[in-house]
Amino acid sequence: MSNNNRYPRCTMRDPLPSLPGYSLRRAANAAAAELASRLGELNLRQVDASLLILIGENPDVTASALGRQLDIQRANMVPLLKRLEDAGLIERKAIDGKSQGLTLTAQGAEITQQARTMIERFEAELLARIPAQHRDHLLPALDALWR
Amino acid sequence: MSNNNRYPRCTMRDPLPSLPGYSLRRAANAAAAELASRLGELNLRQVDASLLILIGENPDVTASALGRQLDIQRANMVPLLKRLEDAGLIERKAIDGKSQGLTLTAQGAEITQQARTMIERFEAELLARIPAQHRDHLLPALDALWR
DNA sequence: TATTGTTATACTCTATAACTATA
DNA sequence: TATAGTTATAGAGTATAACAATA
Repeated sequence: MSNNNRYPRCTMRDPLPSLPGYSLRRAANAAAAELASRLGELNLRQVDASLLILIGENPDVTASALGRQLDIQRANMVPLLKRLEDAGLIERKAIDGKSQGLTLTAQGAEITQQARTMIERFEAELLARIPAQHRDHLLPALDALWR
Repeated sequence: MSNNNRYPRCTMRDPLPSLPGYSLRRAANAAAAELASRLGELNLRQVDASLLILIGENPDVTASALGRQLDIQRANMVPLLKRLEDAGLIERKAIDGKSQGLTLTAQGAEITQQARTMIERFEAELLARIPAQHRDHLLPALDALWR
């Protein structure tokens, strides 16, 4: 730790952190970086974990439906699902001539459970960092911004 | 961003929105997309606006100091500042043999003021979407997650 | 006609390594 | 030795257009 002293490394006039939108982005980036690091231990990225959880909750879901739910374009789902399939975590089976149902393999279900446990611990640690009087307000406030 | 109505609504079991970290990312993405769209009217991206505001507040700041403040790597500052310089919004002048001080041009100061006005309005609208009882808790909660 | 899965492609953002010159 | 600015490059992530097959 080269910067453990009492003084900031540099001081600058910076009005940005007073902006909720800016702090929203910085907080989201910080949380994403930390979660990405942890999920990396399972060789998963955040998007992989999201997909596995949704497939686990919705057996025989289609790639298009997943994309709609996560705001990921159809074309970009292809390499994402191929990666999960190549890793032996998901399987595809034809629903009809043009749609494929996605399901977790046994190994995929195992990894998904590990990811869910990891994410739940991470979320609990995130909340624990928030002063108690503000904690319960975060999720309702965030929901108002995107749902 | 959150609901692309080119697609029909569908229902799916989705435990993700109950996770603060997930909602944090979705809310940040939604806000970023909207602000990006507005700043686009000034031919600015969010990072451009951040840089202009910091340069305006800190005349003769260096590229390295800006990068530290915004968590942008030195190497990635080069094309960002070149773009602002090419647009006539900032100027460089040598501080010593190896450092350059950055300042806003007259045009840059004008654009920066327009961006600040736009951002302030955007931030106010963001807060207005949050139910009143949660509103004042958002910024303190976010700050605890990254500062 | 609309949707699904897919290919190809391009553009942005970011990360890393290395080089030069200067403090 | 550490820092500032720069170059080159590789990897993600994301966006659009287009196509064949099917509903």
